[in-house]
Amino acid sequence: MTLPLYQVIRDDIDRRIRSGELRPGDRIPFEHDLMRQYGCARMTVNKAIGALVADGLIERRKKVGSFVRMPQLVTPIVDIPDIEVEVTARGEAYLFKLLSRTVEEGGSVLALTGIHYAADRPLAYEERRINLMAIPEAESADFETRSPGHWLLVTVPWTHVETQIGAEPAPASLSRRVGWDKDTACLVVTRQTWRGEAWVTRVRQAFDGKIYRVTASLDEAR
Amino acid sequence: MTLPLYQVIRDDIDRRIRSGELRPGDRIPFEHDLMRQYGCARMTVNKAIGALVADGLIERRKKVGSFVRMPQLVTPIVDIPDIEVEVTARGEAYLFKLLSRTVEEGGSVLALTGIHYAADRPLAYEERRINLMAIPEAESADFETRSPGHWLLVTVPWTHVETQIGAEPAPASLSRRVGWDKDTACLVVTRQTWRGEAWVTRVRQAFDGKIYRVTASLDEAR
DNA sequence: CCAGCCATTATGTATATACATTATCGATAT
DNA sequence: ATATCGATAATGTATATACATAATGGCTGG
Repeated sequence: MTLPLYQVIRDDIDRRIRSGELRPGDRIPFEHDLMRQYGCARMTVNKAIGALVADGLIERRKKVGSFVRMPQLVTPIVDIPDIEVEVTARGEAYLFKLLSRTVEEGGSVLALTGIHYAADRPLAYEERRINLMAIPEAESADFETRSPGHWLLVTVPWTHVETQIGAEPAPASLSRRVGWDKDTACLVVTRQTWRGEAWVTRVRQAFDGKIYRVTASLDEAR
Repeated sequence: MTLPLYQVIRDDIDRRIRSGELRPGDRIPFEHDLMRQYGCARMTVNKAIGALVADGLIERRKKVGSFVRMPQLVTPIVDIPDIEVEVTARGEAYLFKLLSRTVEEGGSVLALTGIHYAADRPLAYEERRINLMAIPEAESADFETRSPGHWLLVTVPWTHVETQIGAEPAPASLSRRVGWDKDTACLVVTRQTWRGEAWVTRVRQAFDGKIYRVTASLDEAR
């Protein structure tokens, strides 16, 4: 399984950057040099460096050369997959229980509340609103035991998401309802998604801070 | 400012995907067709589609064609910039107060604790460890009033980061020390960074959940 | 001495071409 | 009928080439 040459070149330079041999601001060899070094055409070198530029590792300036970019401010990529997917991936039984379902604002908004369970323990309380103007078929969907988030994810492609993550003490009413300790801290994830100009859904999920956390893993650049 | 042709093609297809005209799983026109449609060489079309593949919007299969990818599971990009940068960007006065500084494990680890202030209010309590084997110059750095996170960010390029975000009730000792309410929920960010094989720093920051949250904004793909 | 111009150089885009790779589909032989 | 094989069609990689663009640095004329 021999890698294509442009990949080899790309990876070589990538490695030299990550190892610290090439530091931010350093010039990488001219395309002409690389071309002779690897005994290939300039287009091949060009493609390799183009990939590094797309990955944010390198910056090019005409006539001047190509340089290792300064590292960005810390910008991890946080995976917040669908709760159902995440729970089942962990090998636990997933369950969603719908608490309430009302149609608001003259039939244009579907409002839902429910609880996500993992292995029979309440994991999160969810309040969701769905824009029926944009997603009319949501009105007839069955959310009794399937989470609306999962249904939306596989049904409606989104184009923009905004997320907030905060921490709040669990209100007493919620703690009582789901059987959490009195002084539980909730990880509160609020998310709104759009499809083009129209908002699709807005959701607020309060997780039990003791059993849920958001994780991220990132290799340089972005 | 006329865009290069491959960019135009790339953007056209991008737009057709985001508008919903081309939905996940749909085939996009064959390179041969696009080539005639735009009156250009196949390499140009190929480069345009290659860019879409790099952006995760399209998947190619030999002999079969190119298809719009299924939308990824929700994977927002969360900006967690340096606290100092974030606070000053908000136009507030930033201050770091070092609480303790010890050298541990036979001189190989520098352990620090301190508090970040925004506009004279305590924003976060920080516990940090720095690997002196990897970053010996940290031993002589002055962290009395500059946050070690900021110093590291501008001094030491990293290649890998892992972050966890959780929620915990503030321990009474901490609440007393920084003057938070008894039942404050903390947003706890734990982060470890590497430079190649060596770990650089490990930090645990407990933010006041009432005044700090992590936000994310993302356009499709990734 | 300095401003302005020009040659140089490195990247940026585009083309035409070639051959490799791989999945599909139909034809052929068993 | 079915397994095999080969033609075909689509993408994947690589080349040589050409001209465009932009910044640099040196040359030249005032």
